[in-house]
Amino acid sequence: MQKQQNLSKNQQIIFDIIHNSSEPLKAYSILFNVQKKGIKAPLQVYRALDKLVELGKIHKIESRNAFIACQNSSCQISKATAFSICESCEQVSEISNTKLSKYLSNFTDEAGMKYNKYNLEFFGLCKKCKSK
Amino acid sequence: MQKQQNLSKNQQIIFDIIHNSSEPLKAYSILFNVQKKGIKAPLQVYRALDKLVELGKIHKIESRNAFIACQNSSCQISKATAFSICESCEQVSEISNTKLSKYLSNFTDEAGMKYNKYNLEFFGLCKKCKSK
DNA sequence: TTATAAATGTTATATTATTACATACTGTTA
DNA sequence: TAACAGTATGTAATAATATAACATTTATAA
Ligand SMILES: [Zn+2]
Ligand SMILES: [Zn+2]
Ligand SMILES: [Zn+2]
Ligand SMILES: [Zn+2]
Repeated sequence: MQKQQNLSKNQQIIFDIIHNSSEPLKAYSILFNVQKKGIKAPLQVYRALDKLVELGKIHKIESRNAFIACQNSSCQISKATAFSICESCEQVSEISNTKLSKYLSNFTDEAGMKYNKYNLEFFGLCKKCKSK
Repeated sequence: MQKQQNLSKNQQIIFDIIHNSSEPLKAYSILFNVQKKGIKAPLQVYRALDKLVELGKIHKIESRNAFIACQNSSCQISKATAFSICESCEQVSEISNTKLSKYLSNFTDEAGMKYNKYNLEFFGLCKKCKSK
């Protein structure tokens, strides 16, 4: 529940919920959670989510349409994200691996083109699920 | 319009449309396109899309909710995909780079975990857009 | 042929996301 | 202070994306 300077009221409420969640949250599940706090409409949620993504405080897991808090002590590099996703229990964690991020940030395609941003999602079975 | 053995009628119709398109297509835009061919309902489109993805004939661009034909002479490795996306004109192309795919397929995270599948999306400006 | 899996057709509905417009707050500068 | 710009909020309506449920048909193969 750590107070983040410079987030607006709605942004703070929604960040806290995502940050305290052990799993990625979907927009409408967030909406349901914050209705008691006076946030009533989808758009209020989506606006806060957009801003938080832009700030790098949260990331969107594209394959799941869900959001998790940044786990890299708030990476401003929302431009270079990598996640590990368990296909059984849907647990998601952010991968923080210097070699990987260097490799991808420096990646140049066949045409010599470089990219300023990437998103990588790995899928498999987490330890827990594998041992079942 | 190359005939693909072993695709069903609906799958073939929808594959052809995607394959002939120069840009990623969205499900409802596909639906609109095939209504004259008797495919009237979203579910018919989604079912064909699911199957085509499973077969590796098309891929879903997760960040865009859109589909493109596989550009790697039909990769059966729908399990290891990488794309280049222009943030200006939305042109998408599939990246086929042996070093990259080897690197990612062999990637092991801090916990020693390996993954059986990944999807990578690079964002930037394509040549055309950069020179503008 | 009989059984099984895969594909189709149809209706309704659930889920995810945006448009449009009005208002309020925050910080800066004339 | 007043005027302004930029950001954030509130609200209603609607658009866009995707799935559930159920009935039927077609393909494949034992
Ligand atoms: Zn992060
Ligand atoms: Zn798991
Ligand atoms: Zn491919
Ligand atoms: Zn471009």
